[in-house]
Amino acid sequence: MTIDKTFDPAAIEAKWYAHWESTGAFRPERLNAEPYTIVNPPPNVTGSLHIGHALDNTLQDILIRHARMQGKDALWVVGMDHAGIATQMVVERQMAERQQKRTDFTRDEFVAKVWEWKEESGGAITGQLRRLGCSMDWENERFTMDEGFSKAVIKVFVDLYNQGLLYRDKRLVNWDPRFKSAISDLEVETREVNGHMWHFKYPLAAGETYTYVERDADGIVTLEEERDYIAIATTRPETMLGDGAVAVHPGDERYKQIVGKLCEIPVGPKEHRRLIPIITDEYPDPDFGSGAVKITGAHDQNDYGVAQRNNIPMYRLMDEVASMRSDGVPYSEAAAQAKAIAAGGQWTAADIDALNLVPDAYRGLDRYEARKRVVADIDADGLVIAVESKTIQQPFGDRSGVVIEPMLTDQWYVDAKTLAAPAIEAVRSGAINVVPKSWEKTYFNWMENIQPWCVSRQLWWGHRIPAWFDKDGNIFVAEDEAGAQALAGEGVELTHDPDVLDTWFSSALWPFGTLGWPAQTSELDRHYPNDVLVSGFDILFFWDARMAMQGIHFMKEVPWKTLYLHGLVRAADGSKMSKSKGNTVDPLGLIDQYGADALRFFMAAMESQGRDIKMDESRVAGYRNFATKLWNAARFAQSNGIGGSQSISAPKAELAVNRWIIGEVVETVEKLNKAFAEFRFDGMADVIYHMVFDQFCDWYLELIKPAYVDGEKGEMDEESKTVAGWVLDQILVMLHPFMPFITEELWHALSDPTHPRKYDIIHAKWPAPNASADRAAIDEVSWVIETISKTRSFKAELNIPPGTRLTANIAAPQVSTAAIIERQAAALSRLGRIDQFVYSSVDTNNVAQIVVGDDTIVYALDGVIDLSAERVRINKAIEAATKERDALAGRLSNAAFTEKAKPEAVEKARADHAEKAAEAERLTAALARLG
RNA sequence: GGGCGAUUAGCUCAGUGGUAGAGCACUCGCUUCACACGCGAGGGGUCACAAGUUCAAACCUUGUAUCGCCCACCA
Repeated sequence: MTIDKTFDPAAIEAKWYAHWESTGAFRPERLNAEPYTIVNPPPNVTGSLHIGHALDNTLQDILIRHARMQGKDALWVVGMDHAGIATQMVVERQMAERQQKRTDFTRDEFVAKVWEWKEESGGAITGQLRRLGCSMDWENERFTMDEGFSKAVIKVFVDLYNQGLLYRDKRLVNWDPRFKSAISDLEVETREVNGHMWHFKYPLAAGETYTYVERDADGIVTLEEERDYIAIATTRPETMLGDGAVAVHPGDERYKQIVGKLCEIPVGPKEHRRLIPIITDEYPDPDFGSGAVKITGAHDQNDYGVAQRNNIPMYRLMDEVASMRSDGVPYSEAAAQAKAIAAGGQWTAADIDALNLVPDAYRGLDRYEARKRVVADIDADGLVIAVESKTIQQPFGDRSGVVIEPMLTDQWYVDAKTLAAPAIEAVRSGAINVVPKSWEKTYFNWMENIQPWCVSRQLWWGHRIPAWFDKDGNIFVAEDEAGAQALAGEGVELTHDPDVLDTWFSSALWPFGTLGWPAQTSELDRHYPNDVLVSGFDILFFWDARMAMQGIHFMKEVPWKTLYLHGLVRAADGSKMSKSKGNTVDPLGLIDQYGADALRFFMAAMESQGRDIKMDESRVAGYRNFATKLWNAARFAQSNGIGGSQSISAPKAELAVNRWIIGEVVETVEKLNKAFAEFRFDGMADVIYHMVFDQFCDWYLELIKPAYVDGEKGEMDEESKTVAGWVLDQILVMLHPFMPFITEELWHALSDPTHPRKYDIIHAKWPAPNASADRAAIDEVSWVIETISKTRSFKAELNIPPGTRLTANIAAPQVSTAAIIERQAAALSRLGRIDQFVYSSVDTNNVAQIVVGDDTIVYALDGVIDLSAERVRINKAIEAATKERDALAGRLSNAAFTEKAKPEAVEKARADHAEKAAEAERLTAALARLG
């Protein structure tokens, strides 16, 4: 098959992908081979391929194709994530377009609609991953909500519950008022926003007063006055309605006199205002604000802790959309009940929760509207001390973008601390190898301070929590309702917990749930632990850490031996890509424009030690050019009768140029293997790029190019054809993990028609040349390259047309040089335009001279030469050589260096010095010869 | 407040102790029969700053500055 003149990626990509997939190439039967496993981070079923996926999946595909070529039983597990909140959002948004909402349907109807959506519109990304060339095992594609996987999820829940590692608790959770659901700590992002801090007076009960004294650091009194109030600062006045106490630091002298007394919350109808105690707690910082803090246990994380420690009631003020509550008895009655409780009555958390302490006038108001009203009312009473403008740290839902409200609710929690301990140990002991290692510290820091993980979500789309309640609130956890009924006893009426599980709870099981667990399948046996997990560091806590915890807990073994973390792909200006900013780059557009191979190579070349990657389209274009270069090299090979090689071992070779290029292949394989062992993707790309461009195309192909004799193209020698064919094959194989499409195309195009390829390159064997570098060949080719380069160089600098043919004179050549010249005459003539070498001096000083190794080559020029330019040129070279010579001499004359430096370093310095000195000498002689 | 990372050529980035590198961009030359998405030849950097360790520092130590990210309960 003749290779087309132009390289058109689109023309070959679809063809080869379809071929691989239809022939089962991604998962060859290799039951006796060493297993190699990667599980793909399941993309959201709603997702489409973004640039981050392109990076993540390219890296994995490089690893899996490499492993496959090493003959391993390479399995790349693929599937999709049901993505609870994200998917429910998408479907609800579509409903909204038709003036429908979720609650127009029953839960079952809604869930059925989501499934319908999933079947029709979900999973667009799988086609896009194929376009990128990813060689996943599509035959066994999984979904986090498919039957088998769901079974694993339920079992994990039940087991953790029975082991006491999962429990139901009423705590302050991050409540997302838009989704009307709890979310985990990780799903909250703190942003700095402009806000205010209000300073209010909380009047002391019954008009009491005290002497307020403030002192500076030296104890000098700076303020002394009678006060009938305690000053409180808050950024959230609307939560005052739920205050249970005012706290001061136990060592705060200013308030000692009034600790234990009562003060009044200055909001609401005056006749019903509540009194709250002034207590002490370590939490308040005497140096901040007034040093006194109002305690609203139900709406603030810090206050929650104080309230718990001091048994202060926590009054919930808001409803599920974070508006002020409007349920319950009228405020007057509620306030009376609260007063009774405060006076020492018996109360339970449920009693408190039922109590709505929002004054009637504020009921049903949005929290921010309520804030305005509260502030206005306090102001009207003259109790505002000051209003400060201030940037405050505010929690936002990472998906909803709305302000999170801490709320006291019943949720399910995983005892993450217990599960984290062995996961920490696994990294510490090296059972999990974190690459780059610098991420270990971040991992440890988070894991060591891990908090209980809230796993219940008040959504409809997801794994329904396998818990049932009787009417007294007793909990029965079992894999199904019958099991729960059995636990509860016959005839007990049960209600199924309406909540679903956090999406990450299920995806944490991905490394073993996809392999058939809880069944003990052979797949599970072979492919767990996985070999590598490739993930962006942005999901280190969300996903990676949780996989480590769940994997070790349920499988008694780490989920993967290596955790490779890569960075983010950023926009060209370094900013984060986001749809809202409109600065995203579509990987599919890049594939259309430059080809998947070019995009993949770009990703590999830019991936270095987990650093972020700045998008640079010109580099993608550069790697498209690289692919074109390879394409044309293959065309050249084909036109010279160079076909596919049938050999893994390097062919025998006599010619120096062939022995040299075989050595280059050997070296490239070694460097590539090292880079793979170290997960240095940029290193891999660099090595193969230079092998193809510099060694193979720029020199080797040029050196073996047949000469034209009388206008007729000469025939290439057989040895070079054989070697070139073998080298090109090794290049294609080594490049295949990075550029799968073009290499597969060329692999077949280059096959010898009489001996077609026995297999696709995707199954070719990774190079093992069984050869070594050849010193003599390297020296010979290096001499040729240097001579040609320097000859071209002086022509360019002296403005001599590059095509000018010259005779080279060497007065007294080294014996080895003469031999090289004799063998390489054709190459020197064609590439260096050197007609002949004459071993004598020239009788003119109208010359250009170059120094190559121990020889000075003199070119006599027919008056065309600008001697002053040649002097400048040689002087520059002398300067460079003497500078280096002198630097080395300086070092060598330093006794401290020769005595203390490593012997190899001294030896090398001596050798380099001798060489530079000789070169300087020769150049100086050359300059003198110009007269 | 704690932690991590970055600072090297115009741009994007490699380089962890022994004479500063790549790609792109730039300059000059080339219709050399694989390739102008090309070929050849060049220019361009006191490696953020300061001090220290060392025979020797872009690289190790300490500090400073600037930028970025993550974590954290100052109302």
